[in-house]
Amino acid sequence: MSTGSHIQTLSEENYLKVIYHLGKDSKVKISPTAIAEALNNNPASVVDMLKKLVDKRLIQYEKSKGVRLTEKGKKIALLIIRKHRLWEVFLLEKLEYSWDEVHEIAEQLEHIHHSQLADRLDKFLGFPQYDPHGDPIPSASGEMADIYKTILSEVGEGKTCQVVGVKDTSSSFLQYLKKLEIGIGTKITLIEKIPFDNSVVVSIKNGPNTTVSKIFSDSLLVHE
Amino acid sequence: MSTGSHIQTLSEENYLKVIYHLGKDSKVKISPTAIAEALNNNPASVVDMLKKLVDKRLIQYEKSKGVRLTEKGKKIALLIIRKHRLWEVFLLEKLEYSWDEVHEIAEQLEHIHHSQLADRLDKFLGFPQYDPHGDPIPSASGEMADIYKTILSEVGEGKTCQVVGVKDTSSSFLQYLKKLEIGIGTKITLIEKIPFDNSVVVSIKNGPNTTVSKIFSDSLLVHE
DNA sequence: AATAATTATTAGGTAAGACTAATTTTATTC
DNA sequence: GAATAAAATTAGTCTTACCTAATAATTATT
Repeated sequence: MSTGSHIQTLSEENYLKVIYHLGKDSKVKISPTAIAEALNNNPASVVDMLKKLVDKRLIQYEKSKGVRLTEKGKKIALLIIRKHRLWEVFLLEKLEYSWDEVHEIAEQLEHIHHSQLADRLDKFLGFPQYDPHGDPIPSASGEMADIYKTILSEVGEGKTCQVVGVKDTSSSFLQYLKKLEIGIGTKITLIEKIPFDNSVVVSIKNGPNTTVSKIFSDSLLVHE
Repeated sequence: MSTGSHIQTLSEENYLKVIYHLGKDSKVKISPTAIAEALNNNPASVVDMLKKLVDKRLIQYEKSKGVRLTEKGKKIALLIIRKHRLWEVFLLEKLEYSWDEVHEIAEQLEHIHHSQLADRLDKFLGFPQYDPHGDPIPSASGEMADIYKTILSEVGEGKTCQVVGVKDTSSSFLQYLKKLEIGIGTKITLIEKIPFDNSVVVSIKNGPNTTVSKIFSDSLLVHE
């Protein structure tokens, strides 16, 4: 009665992943049309695939309730997301790809199958908690930390937060970050907010005070 | 007029890879049947695919001469092989997979596409020259070192060689290697061959002399 | 060279996963 | 509650990459 050892096709995995994400975002019901939009394909194609996924006991589907993952389906979806985010960390930290490049490659890497792959990668990377976009990495058992991420500009005065990602991936922003020596995990203390133009005074890694613009502090994802 | 940027399907890549390998092994002509055997599929399927590869200018095919890769096809084949072997090194050295597990996973990883991926991985791994099976890793420009690999038992007395792989991947053999502290790159000097049972006396990493059996020295791939 | 054996090729089919167009169901709005 | 709009579904195609069975072309053997 194994639940995880049956290999899914690439396409099936993408459906499960999208269904998982749609289920997270909102409590609204997940419709074929919504899935089609997320996958950038056709509702008719989705209906076909939903039948297959129902047959495989990966989802439940009632027209009235919409689509829901079964436990089995959820487990697979979380493993794919886990692999995706771990690979993103790998690409960023080990291969020195930039924040905006990692997603596309991880979309491919997430489908690599091998029993201990995610766990070994996790260990090799030092058990990271968040990916470069600030999203939590599901644990081996499928638990996922809550996302408390917010933007730097919303952190309270005197509070210290940790960088988990960026909202802007333009190279000018990324280069500015490099210059300020800000990366994933960097601790930033918000010293003061300037009412005039909403600039914020911060201390990076407990270093000297620096002032950054509103635009800057809106683009940096942190969690407290 | 880019030659490398057109993405091949997974199946096309596997054909190119197999054709490359068949071309290396021997100077005999590469036939549909030979390809079918290597891919474990049907000659009729191969003929279909050969037509497509000819259309794409990845191979040349004349019944009399057999199949040959074009420059474009060869370039792609070598990139796949490069990625395969680099990923094998990664899996072995970084994720601590064993020698017999890496191939299967690398079969999947070799098809991950991204411009600088191979080069970044190469750099991250410290520009390895050989994969865990002792096969040379093609360079970024597609050059590949010759394979001079042989078995330890064939090294001359007094000569020093370097471990590049194993012929036997049984766990008992791998564990024995671990015990002897032999891994990829380990230097071994062959001190003496014992005619009686073909045992060989070796010095591992210039350490004290150790005697290993004929079976052992037949299973260890080295290059001088 | 004729026959036998092997290989290559063609013809026709299948499954996965997408598509379009047509139809049916469900939701909205008057 | 009809009329209309939107969403879901069905029916029928397409492409990729495989398959089997039949035929054609080569190569070997006597």
